[in-house]
Amino acid sequence: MKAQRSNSRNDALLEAAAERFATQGFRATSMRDIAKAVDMLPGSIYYHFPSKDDLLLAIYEAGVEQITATFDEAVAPLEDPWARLEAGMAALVGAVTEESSQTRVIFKVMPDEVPKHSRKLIALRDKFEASIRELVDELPLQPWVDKHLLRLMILGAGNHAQLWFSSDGGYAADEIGREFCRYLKDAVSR
Amino acid sequence: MKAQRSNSRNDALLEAAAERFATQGFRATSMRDIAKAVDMLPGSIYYHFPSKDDLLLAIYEAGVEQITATFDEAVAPLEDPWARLEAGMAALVGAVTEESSQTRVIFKVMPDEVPKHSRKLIALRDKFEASIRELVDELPLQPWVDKHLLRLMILGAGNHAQLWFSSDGGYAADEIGREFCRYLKDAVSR
DNA sequence: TAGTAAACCAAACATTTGTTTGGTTAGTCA
DNA sequence: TGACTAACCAAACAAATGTTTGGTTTACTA
Repeated sequence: MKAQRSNSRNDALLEAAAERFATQGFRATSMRDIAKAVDMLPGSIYYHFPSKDDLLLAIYEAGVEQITATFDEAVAPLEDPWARLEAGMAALVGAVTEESSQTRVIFKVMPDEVPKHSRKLIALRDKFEASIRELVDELPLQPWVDKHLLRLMILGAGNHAQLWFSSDGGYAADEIGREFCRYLKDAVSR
Repeated sequence: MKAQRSNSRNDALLEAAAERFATQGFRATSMRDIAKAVDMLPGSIYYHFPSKDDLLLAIYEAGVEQITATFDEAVAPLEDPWARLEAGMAALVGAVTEESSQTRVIFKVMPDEVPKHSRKLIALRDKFEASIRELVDELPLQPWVDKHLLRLMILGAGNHAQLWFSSDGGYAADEIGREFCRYLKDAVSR
């Protein structure tokens, strides 16, 4: 079918662009780099996407959708608040380090790098971060703990894994997220 | 004196470049931006620095020197391991968010953005991160705690503050670092 | 006062960048 | 078969980039 062929090339473009955005960054990746990766000429990309910025936006949207799906799938079946957070953090670190390159882009490319879509990109990030916020809000915490700050702490720790994680470093990605929670639980839990 | 006048312009250049590298990023800042900030023509910068990459390297070196100084000053007078880590983390978050723009550059611009000097930049970062490593190694921890992972966790949480910290957000920069330690202490401490 | 060197200007250069335009190919459908 | 369209090519364009080159100003010195 026509639509299928088209989508196959379209997805290949998204995948190739995401892979490079996630590793080299947005600005450091040129349209010529992406074109070469899918064996195309630079101008041909503009048949599929109106601009480089819109290409990133498409990747962001696909990435958020995917990460939200795996996140919900991991958290939904659990009841205990701390178990839910552990599962959520495991999914987060997984998305930051491994998984598809489309999810990694979200944590690598910051919204203000693309002024044209910065608001939309921020909205997409917020949509996901709200999921973690809910998990933290569910936790039974000591009265002196600031939920807001605690959320930012674990979120930062998870995001940072992107810079040092290596698949042969002794830990699997999801183990790291769980371990982070263990380092907090007995101190802040009520 | 000649040398003083020279240094004054030189420092102004470093400061203006650092301010922009720290806020907009390295690639997003052009030599023309920097030149305009110090009321100079783009080419004139090359009288003071041989290249844009070398400009960043100079900022990195100055930044590491400064952050190391304030870090040591805060930690040195303390004895208790946890108090030392709290003071160190307070200094870290301070350097990441406030303080001089030269220290912020270190946490904003990643070494791999400047291939020409990536090794040197990494070495400079490591030099500072080793300070935090020592503090974590001093801690009396539960046997099940991985010091390596704990260090990466608090380092990530601190670095991440760069993205959300605002001076009117209820917390001072150094309070954030201390609070992070509180959220860990009673769980991992022995 | 003539000379010297630091500090900068003015203008260009080469390259890379995202993007546009007009043409070409291959498959589809009536 | 012949029109039609999706998908791409080939080539260029305009703008921005880091950088270079040769000249000019300014201040100090011998």
